[in-house]
Amino acid sequence: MTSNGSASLYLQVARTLQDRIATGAHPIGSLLPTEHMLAEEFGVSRQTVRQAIGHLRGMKLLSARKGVGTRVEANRPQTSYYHTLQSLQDLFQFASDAQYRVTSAEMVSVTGKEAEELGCRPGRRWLRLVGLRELPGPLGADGPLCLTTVMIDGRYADVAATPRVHTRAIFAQIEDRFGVSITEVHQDIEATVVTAEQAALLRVEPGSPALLITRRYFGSGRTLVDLSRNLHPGGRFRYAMTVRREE
Amino acid sequence: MTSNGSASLYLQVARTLQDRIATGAHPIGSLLPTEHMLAEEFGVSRQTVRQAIGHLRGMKLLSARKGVGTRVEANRPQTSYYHTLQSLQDLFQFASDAQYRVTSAEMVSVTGKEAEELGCRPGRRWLRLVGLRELPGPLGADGPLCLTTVMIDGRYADVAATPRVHTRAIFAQIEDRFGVSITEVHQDIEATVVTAEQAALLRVEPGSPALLITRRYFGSGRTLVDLSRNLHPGGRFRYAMTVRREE
DNA sequence: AGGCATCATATGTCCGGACATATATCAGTC
DNA sequence: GACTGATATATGTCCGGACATATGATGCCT
Repeated sequence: MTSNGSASLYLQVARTLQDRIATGAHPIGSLLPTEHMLAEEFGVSRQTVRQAIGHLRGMKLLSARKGVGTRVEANRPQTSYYHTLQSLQDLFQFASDAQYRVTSAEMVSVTGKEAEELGCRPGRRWLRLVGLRELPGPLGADGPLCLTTVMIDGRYADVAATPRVHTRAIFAQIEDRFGVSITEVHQDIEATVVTAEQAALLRVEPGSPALLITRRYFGSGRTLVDLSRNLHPGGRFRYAMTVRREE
Repeated sequence: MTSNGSASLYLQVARTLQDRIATGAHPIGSLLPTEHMLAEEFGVSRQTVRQAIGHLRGMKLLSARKGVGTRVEANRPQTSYYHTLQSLQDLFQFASDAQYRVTSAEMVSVTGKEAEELGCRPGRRWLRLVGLRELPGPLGADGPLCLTTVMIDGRYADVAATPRVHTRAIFAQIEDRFGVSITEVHQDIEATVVTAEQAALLRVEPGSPALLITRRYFGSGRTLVDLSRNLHPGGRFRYAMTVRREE
C-alpha cells in the first residue's frame, strides 16, 4: 500500500485507490473491484474499504450503484471554485428594505422575439410590470436604485395584478403564494447607456452609463417563472462577487 | 420515533433528531446526548446513530469534536444557492485561446490611493501591464475583447517583466511558476463609458458603454497576488452566470 | 494562584458477521 | 422473438464489540 505514516487505515486505502485511479490502473468509466475483493487484498474489513470509497465518493472520484458496483467517475479531484449565496436576495446587491414602486401593470400576449426570450409559444399571456426600485426615507434622496421591468407568467399574475409598492421580491411572493420553488436563476449583466426617457426617471444625465441586469427565475423543470430587467445607473451601483476555492 | 414508513433506520433516527432540533428541544449551540445514549434510547446500534448524525452533519445541522460531543449548529437546513466554476478561467467568460498582447510593462512604486486599493503600504513595488486581449485569427476581426490593465505584486514580476503576448492568464502563470495557489477572487463589475483614447484602442465609438470588470486574486492568507482591470465594450460582451439551489 | 499530571468521557476508527435490496444475466415459457 | 421468473452479485444497512485519541475536568504539588 502507499506509504502514509500513521494516517487512518481507511485514508491509506483511499490514497492508494486514488493513486491507482490517477495512474490509469482503474480507467474512468470502469468498475472498481468489489468491496469484498478490495478488503481481502488490503487485509482490512469491508467497512474500512467502504469508508475509503465513501471518502472518494465525496470527492466525486467514484460513484456506486447497488447491485452493480463502484464506478470511476474522474481522474483526479477537480479543484472547483464556488460562489455562495445565502439566499437569492443576495443577487440583488442592495438593501432588503428597498421598495419596488410599480407604475404600470398590464397583461400582454407575448409575440415573436419576446416570446422567444421568455421561452414560450407566441400568444401566451404574461403580466408586465414597470416601475422604480428605491430606498425608503432620506436614503433614497439620491434617486432610484434602478428602473425595473418584470415579466410574470400569467399563472402567477395575481401577486401583482394592480400597481402598488412591493417590499418583497416578486419571485419570493410567487414562491410563497403558489408553492413553487425557484431552483435556478440565470443572470446576465451588460453595459448600456440610458435613453433620455430613462434618464428622467432615474434622475441621471442622458447618455450616462448603466448596468442592465437581466434575471430569469426558473422553477422545477426549468420552466421560466418570471424575468426581471434592471437598469442600474453606473455611478450608483456596481456588482460585486467573491468566489472561493473549495475546501 | 417519527413515523416514516419503511425508510432506512438511520434516516428515521436522523429525521427524529432533525425534528427535535427544529422544535428547539436541542437548542442551537447545545450538545446532543452522546451517541451511546441515543443508541440506547432509540434501541439501535451506535453505528446507526453515527450514520444518522453523519447525515445531519452533511446538512450542516450538526458538528462533532472528538472528546467533546456533537453540537447543534443550525436550526434547520439552510437552502443556499450556489454558483460553481470549473476553474477560475470561467470568470473570464471568453474563449481560453484569447491572447493578452501587452504593450507596456513597467515597475512602479504605488502611492496613496492606488496603494490603498491594492491593500499595501505606499512605496511597495508592483508591475503594471497594459494591453489588449484579443481572439487570434479571423475571429478577432471585430476588434479587441477588452482593454486590460494588470497590477502584479513585485515578488512575481518575473512572469511578465517585458511586454509580450500571453496565452495564459497571469494568475495561472504565477500559480505555476511560484507555487502559490489562488484561494479567493473578488470580482467587481461596473458600467462606464469609454474615453476617446480607450475608444481608439478598442475600435468603438467614444462615449459608448462598457463593462469595467476588476478582479482581485488572493493567495493564502488573503494576500493580494494580482489585480486586473478589464474594460469590455458593451456590444461585444456581457457577463452571464447561473446559480442553482443546492441538491 | 498557577502549573502539571491524571482520569473520565465522547467521538473516531476498525473488526467480523448478517441480512436487505437493486441490478444484470440467463433460462424457460408463451 | 418477447415476456417472465429465478438467480447470482454487488452495494446498502445494521449489529455488537473493541481499542484509539482528543478534550475537559479534577486534584495534586509548587
